[in-house]
Amino acid sequence: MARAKTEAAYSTQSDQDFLATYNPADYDRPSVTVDIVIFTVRENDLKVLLIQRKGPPYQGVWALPGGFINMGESLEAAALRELHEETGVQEVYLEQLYTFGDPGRDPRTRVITVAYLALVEAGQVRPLQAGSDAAQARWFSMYGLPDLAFDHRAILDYALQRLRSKLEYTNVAFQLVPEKFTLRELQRIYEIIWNEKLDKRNFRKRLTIREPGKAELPDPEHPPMLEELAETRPGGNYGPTKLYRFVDRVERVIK
Amino acid sequence: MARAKTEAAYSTQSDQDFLATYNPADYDRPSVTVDIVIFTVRENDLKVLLIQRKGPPYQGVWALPGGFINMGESLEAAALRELHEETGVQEVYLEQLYTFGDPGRDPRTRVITVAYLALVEAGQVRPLQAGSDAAQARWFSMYGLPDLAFDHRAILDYALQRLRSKLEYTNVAFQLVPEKFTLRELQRIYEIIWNEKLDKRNFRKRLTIREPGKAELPDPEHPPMLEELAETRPGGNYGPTKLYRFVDRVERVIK
DNA sequence: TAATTGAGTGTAATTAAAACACTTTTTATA
DNA sequence: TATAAAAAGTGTTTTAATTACACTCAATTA
Repeated sequence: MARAKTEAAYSTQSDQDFLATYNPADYDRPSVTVDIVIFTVRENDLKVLLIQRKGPPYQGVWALPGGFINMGESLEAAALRELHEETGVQEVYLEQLYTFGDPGRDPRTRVITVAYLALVEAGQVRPLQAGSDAAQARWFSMYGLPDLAFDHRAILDYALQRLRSKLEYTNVAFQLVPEKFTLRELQRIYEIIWNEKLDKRNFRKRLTIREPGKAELPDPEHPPMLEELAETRPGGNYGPTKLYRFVDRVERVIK
Repeated sequence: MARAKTEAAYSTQSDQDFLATYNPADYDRPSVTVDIVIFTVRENDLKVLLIQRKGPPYQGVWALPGGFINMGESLEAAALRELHEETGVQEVYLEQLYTFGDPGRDPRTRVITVAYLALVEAGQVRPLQAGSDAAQARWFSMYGLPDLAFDHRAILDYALQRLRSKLEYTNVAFQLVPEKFTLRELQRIYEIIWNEKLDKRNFRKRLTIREPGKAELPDPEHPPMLEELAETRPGGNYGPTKLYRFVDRVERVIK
C-alpha cells in the first residue's frame, strides 16, 4: 500500500484499488497558488509590493500579491501574470524561491503556495492603482514591514536572503537599475540590499568593466559585466560622471 | 477580476462572483506530489534510487520515487514518508529542491511536483524490496542513468547541481559517511560527487579539525567541523589510519 | 629483506580580498 | 574672483586564501 500511493501519482491503470480510496475528482486536494515578492529599489530603500486583503481571513492585513494558477499555465506564467496585473511590468526577472505548504498556513483550507521573487526597476513600475479593480496596493520598506497575513513574513525573509546572496555571485542587479547608470548608483543598490556601506574603490574593482575604446578584456574567465560608455552625466555641485551599462541584461553567474 | 483571482486564494466572503466561476470542489485543479532524489555514495559511485513504473504512462520506465501528499501532512512530511517507505531510513537529510509544474509534464493531467533531495548513508539503507509490495526499485549510478519518465531527468540534474554546491559551503557530507571515518573516505565522497580528483593535503587543510587533546580551536570564526578521535583503524598493507567524526551532525554552513 | 600500499605531513608561489587617502571637477557663496 | 562644498575618480600595501607540489613512515606480503 505504500507503493500504491507512490505509484498513484503516475499511473491510471492497475490502480483500481487506489482509486476507490482516492478519487482525482475529489475535493480533498490542496489548492495551489503563487505568491510573488516584488522588490524594487527606490528612494534609497528596498521596497516590496504588498496588497491589503479585502476579505477574511486576515481582512485588512497586508499580504503578498498572488493567486491561483490556471490549469493550462506554468507556475512561472502564473507568477508573471500576477506580476503584470499588479505592476504593469512585462519583462522582469522572475525566480522561483520556495514552496510553502504547511497544512496550517491557511486557516480555511489546504493551500500550497509556490513563492517567486521578482525584481523590477523603479522607473518601469506603473503608478499603483492605475485604472483597475485592484485592492489597495502599496510599496513598503523591507526594513519596516507591517504585520503580514499567513506565513508571508517568512516568505519575505527568505526572499531577502536569496536576493542578498544572488547579488554576490550574479549580475541580477541589472534588473534594478535603468539602462544607463553611474557606478555610484549601482553601488547604492548593493548597499541598500546588503544594508552595509561598501568601499568605493573595492566595489569598482570587483566589477569587471569593459572600457569604451577597448573591444574586450583579454581574460576569457572574467568577461566584462559592465561597459563604460562614452557619455557622461553632468554632476550637481561637482564634475561630470561617467555612465555605464550592463553588457548583457540577462542573468549570468559572475566570477 | 485580476484581483478577484488573487483574493480567491485567501478569502471566502465577498467572493460570490468568483465562486460562480471557480468552485474549490471542482476537479480542474492540479494534483500535487512530491518526488525525491535519494542519493547515497557506495562502491566508489554516486547512486540514486529509482523505481520502475508499473503502469502507464511510461510503463516500465524508471522514475523517481514519490507520491501524492496527504491533506494533513506537510510537504516535508510527505517526502519523509515516501523516503521511509522506499529505504527504511528514518532520520535523513532532506531538503526541498524546486517545484516543477509545467502543464505538459504529465501527459494525463496537471501534476505539480515538489522535488526533494535526500542524502542517506549507504550503511543505513535497508536492502531493497525487503518484504513489501514495492515496484522494482534499484540504485543507479548518477553517471549512467537510464531513460527516465516525465521530467525526472531534469530534476536529477538539478539535484546533482544542488548537492555539488552544498558540498562546497556546508557540512552536508556528514549524511553520507558513517559515524567514524578516515579522511581518505571523506575525501572520496567529495571526489565522487564533484567528479574530480582532489589534493590530499589541500583537502585536509580546508577541513577545520579539532585535535584529540585540545579542547577547541581558538578561532571563533572557524569552529571545527571534524574531530580527530584517539582511535585508529588498522590499515591493509600499511599503517593504522586515524579516525574522525563530524563535530555536529546537523547541517551547518562552513567558512 | 625487499617491494608494495596508502597514510601522513609542510612550504613556497599565486591569487583574491581588504584597508586605506588624496586629487580633481564643478557649482554656489562670500 | 577666491574659497568652500560635494561627490567622482584613482593605486598601493597588507593580509588572507588557494594552489601546486614530493618525500617519509608503518605495516604487510612475497
